[in-house]
Amino acid sequence: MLKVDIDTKMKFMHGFSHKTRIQILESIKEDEKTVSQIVEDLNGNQSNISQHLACLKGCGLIVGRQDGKYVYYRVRNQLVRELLTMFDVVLEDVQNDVACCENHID
Amino acid sequence: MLKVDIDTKMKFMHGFSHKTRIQILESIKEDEKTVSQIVEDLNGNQSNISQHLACLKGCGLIVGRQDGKYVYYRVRNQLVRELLTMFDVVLEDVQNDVACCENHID
DNA sequence: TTATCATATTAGCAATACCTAATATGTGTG
DNA sequence: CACACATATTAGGTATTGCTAATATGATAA
Repeated sequence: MLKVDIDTKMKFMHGFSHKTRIQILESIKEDEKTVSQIVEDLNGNQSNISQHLACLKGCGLIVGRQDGKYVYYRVRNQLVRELLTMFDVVLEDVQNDVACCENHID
Repeated sequence: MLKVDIDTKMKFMHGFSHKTRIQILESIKEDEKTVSQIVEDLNGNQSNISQHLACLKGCGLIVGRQDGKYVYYRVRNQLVRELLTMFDVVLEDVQNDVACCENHID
């Protein structure tokens, strides 16, 4: 099938389009973490991280659960996790590709 | 290994972060096309598409080759193609996930 | 060479996205 | 209840990105 409308897709992709958001995703790729753990992890500021978390949640990339006064976030599922891994695989390949097979002058 | 620096990664990811760029990638996913074919395909304007193509090239996602007075662009390689497919797979899954497993009120 | 067509580049404006600081909400604890 | 702590939201200024229109480059063909 693979029928997805382009705007939904863009919303989804938007999640990956900022350094801080990528770092958050990597930070919680394996285990869930509280907001404050993530803030500490990235040396970020609370408001800023919270906004990016809201963004990621809106994009469907992560989910949160409240536990007492903490909120734990994790990547939504295994497929998203695999996608994150795939970025690195493809990027590495692209880097090599460029390095090995092209003479460029600049 | 999978050692990629975060800024290079962001540059790479940036390629996917705009509707027009995604549409270009989908348009040339299977076969290479000239700039004017892409412009027509997307009903875009020449300058705008050309700028997005430059961006995608800079990100390492596409490559171009000149043939006479035409320039043909194509997706860099099979891995990038697979990544594009994977977006759709994951997004479909996320959509179902959200639709089936969450009751939300708004 | 001149004209024409395909593509790239530039400049300036318009729209988006981001960040910080302040404030609000919500949850547990004394 | 009052307080402290974790997180979310809002407002605003600032920076980044994207668009359009104009112009430049580069290639072919007459």
